[in-house]
Amino acid sequence: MAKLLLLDGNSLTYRAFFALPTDMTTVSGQVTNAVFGFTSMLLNLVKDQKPHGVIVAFDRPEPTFRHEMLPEYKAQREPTPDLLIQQFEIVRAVLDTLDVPSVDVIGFEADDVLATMATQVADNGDEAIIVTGDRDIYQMVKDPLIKVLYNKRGVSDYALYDETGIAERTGVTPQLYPQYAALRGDPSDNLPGIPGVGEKTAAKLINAYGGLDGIFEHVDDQTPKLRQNLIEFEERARRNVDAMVLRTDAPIELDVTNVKWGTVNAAEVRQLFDQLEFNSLYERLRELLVDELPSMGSQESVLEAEVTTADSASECVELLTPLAENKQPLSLGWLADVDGSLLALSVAHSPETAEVLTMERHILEDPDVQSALESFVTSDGIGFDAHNAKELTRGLRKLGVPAEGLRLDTAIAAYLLDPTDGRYVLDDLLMRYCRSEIVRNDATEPGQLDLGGESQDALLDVARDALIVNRLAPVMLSMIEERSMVWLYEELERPLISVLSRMEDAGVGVDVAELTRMRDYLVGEVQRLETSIHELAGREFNVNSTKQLRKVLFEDLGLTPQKKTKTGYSTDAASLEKIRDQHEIVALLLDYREVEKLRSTYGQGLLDVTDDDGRIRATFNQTVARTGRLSSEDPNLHNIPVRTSLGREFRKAFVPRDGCELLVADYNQIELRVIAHLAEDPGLIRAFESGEDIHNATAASIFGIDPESVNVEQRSRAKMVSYGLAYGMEAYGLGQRLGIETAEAGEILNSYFAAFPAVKSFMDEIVERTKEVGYTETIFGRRRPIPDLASSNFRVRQAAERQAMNAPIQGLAADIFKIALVQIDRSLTAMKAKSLLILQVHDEVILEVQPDEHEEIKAITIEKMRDAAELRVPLEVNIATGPSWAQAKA
DNA sequence: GGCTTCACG
DNA sequence: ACGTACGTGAAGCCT
Repeated sequence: MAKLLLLDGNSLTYRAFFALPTDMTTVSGQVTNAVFGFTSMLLNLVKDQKPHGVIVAFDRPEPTFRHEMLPEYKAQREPTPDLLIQQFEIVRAVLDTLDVPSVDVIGFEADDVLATMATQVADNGDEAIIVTGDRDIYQMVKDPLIKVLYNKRGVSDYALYDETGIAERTGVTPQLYPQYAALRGDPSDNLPGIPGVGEKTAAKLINAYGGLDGIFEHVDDQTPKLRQNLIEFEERARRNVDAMVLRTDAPIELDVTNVKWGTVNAAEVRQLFDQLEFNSLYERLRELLVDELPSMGSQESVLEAEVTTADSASECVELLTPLAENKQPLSLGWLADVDGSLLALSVAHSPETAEVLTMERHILEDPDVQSALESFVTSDGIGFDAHNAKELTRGLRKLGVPAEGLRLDTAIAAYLLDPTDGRYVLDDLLMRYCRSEIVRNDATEPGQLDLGGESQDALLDVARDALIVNRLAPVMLSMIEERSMVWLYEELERPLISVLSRMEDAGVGVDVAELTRMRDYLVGEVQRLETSIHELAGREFNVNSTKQLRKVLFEDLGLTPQKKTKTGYSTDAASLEKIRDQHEIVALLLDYREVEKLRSTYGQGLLDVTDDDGRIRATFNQTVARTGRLSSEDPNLHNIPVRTSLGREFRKAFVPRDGCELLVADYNQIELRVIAHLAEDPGLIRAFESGEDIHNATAASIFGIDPESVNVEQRSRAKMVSYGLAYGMEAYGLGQRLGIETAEAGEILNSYFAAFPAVKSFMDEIVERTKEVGYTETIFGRRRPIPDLASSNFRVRQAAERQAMNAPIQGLAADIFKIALVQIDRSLTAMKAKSLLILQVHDEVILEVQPDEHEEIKAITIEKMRDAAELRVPLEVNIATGPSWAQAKA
């Protein structure tokens, strides 16, 4: 007896789509989660069931069919997401190459086709196993040769039902299932049943009276309420049965008795799986079809012995000089010490050939080596490509080699192509963008090398990096071009690399004595507060432990918990603030938290990372923030305190070098201005053009009063609304932050949108547009994929919608600021200024200026920031100078 | 390494 | 009924 697997293509693909994340994409950007999930299910099923044949059925509804009979049928269903629709075609392509027939019939849904085929299989005396996530199919199990593998959820959770299984699962026999479902309704089909009748009642009625006819003959036996509902909705139930009973007369052309699994065209399979980047699935398929498919093996190549090393100055020169004649940008790999000094450079000039230059002192200092390098890496050189060029640039600068001739930084390119990835490792990029890998051949002898303990393996890796960069470069460059990101890369991100590298080198000065004094003061305060807290608690405990604190507050002292976290009641500042009056200890805790934060993160933290020359050198990351912003680490100079007076003290410790002063410039309300520009809201634009206080003007519009009569409260509320807006805030969140009722907050939001209607429609449209294309885009072409917009999880989807609203705003503000930074740097270079850019904090830039350059630089900074972009509203810049960061912020 | 908290724009 | 503002990084606790 043969065994056939009959799959519901629609149902399973649908399930796969919602079970797997939509950030599963190929290099080309095609989302493949549903295809992957479906294919994975198919392979699992074949492996487990070992069928003789597999057939997949798909819907092919005729617009005028059931919908006319039953207008409400499936009418209210969420529209199928575009990202899923695209994938049906690919699922069919996969089935084609696997030689699995796909069947659809005009005017029939997949379950009708399945029912028809299952009947034919059973009539032929064979076994049919129907796989679906649609319960309608239960009725087919009335035939002992037909079974249902019901996909409960996800891609791997199945239940196999035979006739008894269905009875156990539903309480009725398969024959009676349509009538049972007609009573109960089917939420997944949007098919309402009889009100008040759920699974239990439906099964009870069906079994008691043998079907609808019996039930409606005996309505008088029921409770009054049920009787009433049965009478009122009898017609609906009877219509439901018509919709539920599957047809077994679909005109199917395929001969179901003659379908065989397991013959494939190996080349086609390999090509398609390769294109879809289904490496693991290919391997799983190969296990099932050992004789049919060759190993995918790989386009892996072995790192050949062509890796030669140059460990003398003359060898380095000999190696580099002829390469300069090719006039081809050089692909560089590099290895640096922990302190950033270069230990080895590798150069690749073809996808297969690389050489390693070791960087011993005498080589580095050799003028011939330097000039040979300079013919590539300087601004008028031939050019070079590298991964993480900021660090390489700093290493070369340490050698006295100005490396301004960068063409492609593969890390930055990868970030622009997909800023949500977050992992930009060369091997991964090679796999992702070139579908290949370079493995190290252990037999390869890199030559006799001894480099201060650097292993030969490490040197081989440096050579490998250069090769990978060489292979990635053409692919990534063309993708940047394809996506119209050439300007963004060449005029914005690439020049920024060098700017940041010099800012990192420069560092920012700190007054170590002042910082130490503050740290010591804070240590004392922390101890004082800790002692008082212990006294009030009646025992000693670790105040820094939320777990222990929770116990003290909510168990020992019996204070009122405000909200929960994953692990218990929250003790965050907002919660403590609400119970401040309940116990003396609460105020002390709030003070303790503030002081301890300042002590650990800023007092001790900043001292720990201050270099011997009294400067702090952070790392500015250009490939981390998904919106296009920069980030700062070791230390984070983006969150130096400013909001409390005690915290603000730290800014006094940020000082210029002797004889200089700090110049601080920041954008005034850049995100709000960006909103005004993007939304083209006339009211908001007018408010900015008028030049008056924007929060005051906004408050006047929201509350419908004169700008002169706006009070402090109204202004601060308007400010909160304006900022919340950029984050997709809702009434609840606004209420929380303003300390008012959600309803009242809702009214304020409504007034805002009434006053600035274009802002509302902009927010709505951006979400819609993002849903269609799958990513947001700034006017400079920076993209951010938001795959979660297609999530079936309400909460996840809502969060994604807020991201979609925020990303274009934060992203454009970031673009504008980066442009300004690059422009300011260009002007400094052009005037050969001795003053330096040293810090940036999202919308603020800090320079260390020489007194004689002061005026010119001030003018340049204002001009470049103001003119960085031309928006529908003016860009305003605040600027000030002083002997410390604190004093330059007047 | 996850969780909580909190610093900034 | 649920959960509730975007984007970061660091410290400290705890498993």
